[in-house]
Amino acid sequence: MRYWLMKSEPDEVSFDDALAAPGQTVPWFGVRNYQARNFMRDAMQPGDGVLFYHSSCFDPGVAGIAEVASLPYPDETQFDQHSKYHDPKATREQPRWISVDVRALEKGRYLPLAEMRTIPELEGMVLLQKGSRLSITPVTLAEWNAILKLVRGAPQMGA
DNA sequence: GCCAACGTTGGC
DNA sequence: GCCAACGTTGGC
Repeated sequence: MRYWLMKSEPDEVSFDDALAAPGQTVPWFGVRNYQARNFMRDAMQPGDGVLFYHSSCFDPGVAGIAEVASLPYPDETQFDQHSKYHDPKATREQPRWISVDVRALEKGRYLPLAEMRTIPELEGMVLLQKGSRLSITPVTLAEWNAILKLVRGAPQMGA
């Protein structure tokens, strides 16, 4: 079991949108970076923990807890000429970009990026490194636990 | 809107 | 395969 932080622009798909979706599940489309794609393709497993992060908005931060809810599959938007994610070099036979489904699980307290920067346990997070802009980044168990504690506003039992 | 940082493209 | 030019991300 691994843990991930996945960035979404809330104008496009917010955590509330995911909560309201059928099965509380949304396809994670539009990833157009090879490193992020490879994480989905090679390392993600159904059941992995996901921090649903809101980016490019007034107050960026972790908006909720989610999980990976599918194996990787071709991202439909690469084939759609009317999508801003259309990739003319992608074909059905040889897709370039993939999606996974993400299921929203738990909406806790909103955890702003600015607050994350003040938490010593989170100092090493890939997200917080200078120049880091990957839309999908691995999260360590220690970081995951620290964030869950903050999001739930109370110490976590067990584990 | 600015701009630092990073990724991609394409000529050579 | 180098690397300059260009494009994108995303916090501020």
